[in-house]
Amino acid sequence: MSRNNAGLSAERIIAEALRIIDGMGLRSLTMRRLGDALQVEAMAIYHHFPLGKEQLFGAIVEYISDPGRAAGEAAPPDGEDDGAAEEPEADARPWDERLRDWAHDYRAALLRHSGALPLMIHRRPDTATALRSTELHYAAFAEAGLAPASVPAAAAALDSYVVGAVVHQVRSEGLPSREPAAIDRRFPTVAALRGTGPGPDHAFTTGLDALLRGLCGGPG
Amino acid sequence: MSRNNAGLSAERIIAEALRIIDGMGLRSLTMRRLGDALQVEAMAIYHHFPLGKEQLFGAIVEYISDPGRAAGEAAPPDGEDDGAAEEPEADARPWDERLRDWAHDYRAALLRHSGALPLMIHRRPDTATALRSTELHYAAFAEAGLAPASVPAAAAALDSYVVGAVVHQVRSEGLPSREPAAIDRRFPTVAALRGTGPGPDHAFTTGLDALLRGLCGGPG
DNA sequence: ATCCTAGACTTACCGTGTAAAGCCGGTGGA
DNA sequence: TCCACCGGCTTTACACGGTAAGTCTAGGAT
Repeated sequence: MSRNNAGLSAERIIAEALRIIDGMGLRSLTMRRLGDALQVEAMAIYHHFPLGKEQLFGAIVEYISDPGRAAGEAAPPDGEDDGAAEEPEADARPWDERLRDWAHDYRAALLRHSGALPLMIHRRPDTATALRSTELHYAAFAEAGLAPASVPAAAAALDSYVVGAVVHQVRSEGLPSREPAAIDRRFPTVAALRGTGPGPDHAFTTGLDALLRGLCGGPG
Repeated sequence: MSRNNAGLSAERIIAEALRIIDGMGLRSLTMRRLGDALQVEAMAIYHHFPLGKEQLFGAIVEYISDPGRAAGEAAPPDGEDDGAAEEPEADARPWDERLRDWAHDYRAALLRHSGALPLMIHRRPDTATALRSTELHYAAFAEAGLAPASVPAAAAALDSYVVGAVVHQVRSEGLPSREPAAIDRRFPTVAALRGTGPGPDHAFTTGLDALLRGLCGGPG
């Protein structure tokens, strides 16, 4: 087992890549560094991702976007899978609760791996994982009473808001630029309200409520 | 003028870099290629951006985020600046019109240079340009009658939605992945509504209206 | 004429992605 | 028992990327 068969797998590679991205940033994710972390030569990774780094990036995006993974990520790997309990069986909770839960879970997953955000931008979400989310959105908005023609735009708005909120938060928490502009009398309203708002979590919920209210009409 | 003094300037470098990004993608923006496009050796760029590529990236982000630039970009450079007519002089249009115009302009700028989106994610928007936008938002939402404590979250939600909508559109228009999932009976609602929604422009406006309605109460 | 300096050019180095070929242990048939 | 084969990792090699360091040239100041 020393030379060949070092126990590599796509799962392990992706997990280790994410650890590097989260800890040192996307730029630091190098095939050689990843190989080192996996106790393997860099080229060994190409046996599991023959199309190279781009393919690995795609797998990372899909891994992050998988809501089932987010739940199992924190918990210790108990061992066996759940076997036959795979079918979604038509969630009975009210539509808005389903959407809110999805939004919070997705936001949490993106925030946990915010270093990988640039990877998502130019990849089309056409995997089964992504389509499951869209299906969930469409069904919920239809159930909310929206006209069929309005459903896709509503789902797009919801997804836009969640991703955008994460980007907004990550941007605001980034390193300050070399020459930040002073908040002086040029920006009176900003100066007056500076730091008075709620934290990002509460702000997210507020905006989400507003968007859902605006999309589905009525006060809630 | 043949060897030195090739007429290089930060402006010219940024514009050429954006042309490369828009045309060939961010990955293709290399110092050597940029130098070739500017008819200059790559290292000459370091005289205008001594801190290297990261600094150039920051300048590109600021360039894109500048709303004044977006207007002047399409029009030919007439020559002289407007001189004393610099003060914003308290736009008299209604608050929602100002916000809507800003949103459409910002969206257009981001879409035009969508290849540079990954650069924005981890850069704090603390330049004068960014603060001007925030000031505009805060003032408008205050004018709309929001309680001061609600204004920052509303502004954050608006910015989130616009950026997120651009990301959503760019993602959906990206190259399909190698193994796209089929839209079969697993996704009945998606299959039924597939392609029935409005185009991205109209969907954006719809979502924006909904968000503003939800944020500021009332039907409009 | 001489020197200074800003800006551009040249060289060189190391880090990166990855193609291509090698190596090694296990496996299944003869 | 032997041997061909193959999956999985290693080795070697190359071209390209960012950029540090040094050099050159033109134009202005002395």
